[in-house]
Amino acid sequence: MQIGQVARRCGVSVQTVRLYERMSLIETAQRRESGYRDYSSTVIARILAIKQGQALGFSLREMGMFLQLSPQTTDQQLIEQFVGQKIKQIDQTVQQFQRLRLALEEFATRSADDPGECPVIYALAEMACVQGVSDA
Amino acid sequence: MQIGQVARRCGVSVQTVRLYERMSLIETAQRRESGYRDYSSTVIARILAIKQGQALGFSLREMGMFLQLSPQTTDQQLIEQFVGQKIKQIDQTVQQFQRLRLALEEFATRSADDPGECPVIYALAEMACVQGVSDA
DNA sequence: CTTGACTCTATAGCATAGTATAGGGTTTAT
DNA sequence: ATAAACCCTATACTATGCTATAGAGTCAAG
Repeated sequence: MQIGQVARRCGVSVQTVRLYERMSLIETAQRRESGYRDYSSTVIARILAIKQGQALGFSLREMGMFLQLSPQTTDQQLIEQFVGQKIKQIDQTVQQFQRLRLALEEFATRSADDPGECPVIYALAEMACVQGVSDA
Repeated sequence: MQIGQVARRCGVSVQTVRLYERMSLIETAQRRESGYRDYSSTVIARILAIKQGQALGFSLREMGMFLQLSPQTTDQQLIEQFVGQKIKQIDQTVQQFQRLRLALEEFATRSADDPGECPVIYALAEMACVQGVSDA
């Protein structure tokens, strides 16, 4: 596949694909004699995965680490550790989103005369405190 | 409160506090005769809320919109619309995290001889497809 | 055999969210 | 009255993740 096809199929620009290749997030494409890149179709899922990971808040660097993991090449213990850590993070994040959700609902259902504290700010600030910022 | 105190209490730098003020994310501080900023203590929760919101993937711009909302100053319908939209987003994001979580567990528990596709990449790529990228 | 759509490299620029520095004034404690 | 610790503005720099442009070569269709 040419780079343009890859890009279109993934909904990204060709520059982005080249960038990802330079950053070793995707395979180094084969080259034709002309110098044109020639990608295998597996690159599609990888790029989609990267974009989705980004949408969930992972950086490209993190996605790179994610995608490097493979049961074929990586020590099982290391994988379990990494995955365990990520799962813990995910659970925490999900909890935080759910608390935010609650606060938003509370906010929406309250009347304009209610003079109380904004539950959204309060909920978010509280989360931050729980995370350990508090008052150093 | 002086800016340094605010910064320490929030775990951010004084520059960050000044930046947030310039960006109207927090109140414009009162000034002493010396020119020193003098913040009210409510700014703390606001900054913590901003940092937490960022940790959940909201940009400063988004947090600004969030924090501008107030039942005192905003049309109830508009609030319900905004909040409803945010809640929908949250639910979607939470679902995506949970799918990723599943894929990670699957990945961790499988053996090095298993030659199958990586469920993590697969799960993430699939999410991206569901979101509508597919093959434009 | 040329036109249009593609590709290549290299470089520069953009937005976001800061951090660092220069060059100065203020406050507090000794 | 001077040092330490704080504050001020303004400017410049950083990292991340793109996007744009220049200047060139490649390829397929008519």
